[in-house]
Amino acid sequence: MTRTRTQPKPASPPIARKTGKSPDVESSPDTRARLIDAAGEEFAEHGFAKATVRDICARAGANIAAVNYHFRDKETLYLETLRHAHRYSIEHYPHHGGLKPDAPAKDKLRAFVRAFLAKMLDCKRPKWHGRLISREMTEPTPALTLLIEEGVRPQFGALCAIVRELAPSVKGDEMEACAASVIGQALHYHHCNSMIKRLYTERKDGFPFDLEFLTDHITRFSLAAFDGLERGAREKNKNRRTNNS
Amino acid sequence: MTRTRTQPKPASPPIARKTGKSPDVESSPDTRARLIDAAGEEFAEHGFAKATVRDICARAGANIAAVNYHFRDKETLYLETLRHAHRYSIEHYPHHGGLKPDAPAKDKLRAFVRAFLAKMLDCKRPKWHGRLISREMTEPTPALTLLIEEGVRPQFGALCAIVRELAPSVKGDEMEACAASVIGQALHYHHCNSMIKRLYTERKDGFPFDLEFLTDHITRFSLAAFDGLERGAREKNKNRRTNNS
DNA sequence: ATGGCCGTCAAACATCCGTTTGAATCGGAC
DNA sequence: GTCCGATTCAAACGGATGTTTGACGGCCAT
Repeated sequence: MTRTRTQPKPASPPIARKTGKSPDVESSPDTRARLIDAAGEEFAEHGFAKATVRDICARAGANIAAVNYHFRDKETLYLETLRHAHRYSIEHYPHHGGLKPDAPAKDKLRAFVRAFLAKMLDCKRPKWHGRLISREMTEPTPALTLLIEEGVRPQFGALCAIVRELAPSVKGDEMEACAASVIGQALHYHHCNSMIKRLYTERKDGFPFDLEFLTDHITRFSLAAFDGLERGAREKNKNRRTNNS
Repeated sequence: MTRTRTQPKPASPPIARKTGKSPDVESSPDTRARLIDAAGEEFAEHGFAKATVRDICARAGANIAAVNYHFRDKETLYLETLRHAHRYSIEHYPHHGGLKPDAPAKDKLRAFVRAFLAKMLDCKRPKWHGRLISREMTEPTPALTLLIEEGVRPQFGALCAIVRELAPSVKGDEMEACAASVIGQALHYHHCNSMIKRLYTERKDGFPFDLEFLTDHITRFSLAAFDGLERGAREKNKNRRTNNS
């Protein structure tokens, strides 16, 4: 039980930060960054439980002990990787999609849907970000709180604002359910990706759903729904007025 | 390497069936059934990888070796458990919901949505069925094929038929995307259950989304969308005709 | 040059988990 | 009663995995 490392307590392992030299950069940017990258791919592909530290280190070209040196343990590495993916996500895919706040609500909805789908489906540089985040939704770990408060809640709020513009007569729980309907449509292609692909394996023309097609469909479907809901509310109002008078 | 069991080959382990006495009933109905039940809860709660044979046996009140005796191994137990849940599911929640084939399409849609939600959310007897099946969608195992061919594909086909009735002008990939939109809305509350609940923790009145509310909302939202899509198609047709003539 | 860190490495450790084993137990057939 | 197959059991095996260890080498300030 003799400890030779710098830390006196097992509760505060190395983690190697702030060497005193580079003030703003974390130590060993090389290995540490490569580990996060490799961990992201492994975690996204196999999930937290089945991803092994050995594979992660092998992919990163690092020693097995690297994970426990740079991060405390596998779980901390996971949390840090998730944080990284999440930061990247909210930086590169703003929900307004570059639109001004006074843009037409329809355009804002389309931009939101596109950004949401892109975040999940688009296989840009770090293609594991989406899978990692959605995995956290399906089987939450303690890291879920971070995602919700910083990512989900603001985005959901923004979508609710758009919904209020498009269907002002819908209020309360119904309004939030409408927002959930939009998100649900988009997430479906992410969660059930493997199943949907399997459903279409026999088709000669392959998988027909790309980012453009899906953005188009979901926007049109949702706009049609909002339109119909508003129309229904107007008619109900009319009926009530004629009945009352 | 001496084998004392009944089977000469490791490829065909005991599995204890057809004792010769009870022709239609599998042997050891007690332990075997209890194992499937316990396995269902464990697999649903922790997933295939993290669920342990030891915990399953403990929950079933059986010996550790019971799994390898009654089923070949952990994976076969999983497959058998999934099969059980799946059979129960298609038996107890027919997608037509008891409606006749000539019922109005709107009613059929509502029945479909209700059955779909109930299958996933309703906490009837075996509350782990839904979680198990949806887990298979998110991270498929080789057992996925069974679910798709026997469960998903027929249901999806039935929904497509309803969509064709409600929005006859929508065809091809668009039509299937519409069906996916309906399913996506329903599945959302299942996949993101933990996240949605967390989003609502601060609310004084608790989680507002029960089976009735969700059935109502999703049906209304989707019907409004189909209505709007049809209306849009009619207008486009009208425009084309006036432009052409 | 030297000493003290920091990062890396191979090897081992400790634990957990799926599976196997061989004996013990039970129940019915003869 | 005896035998035989089915079932259960405690114990152990073998492998994988997260983690720790102690040494080695490079780098910089002294």
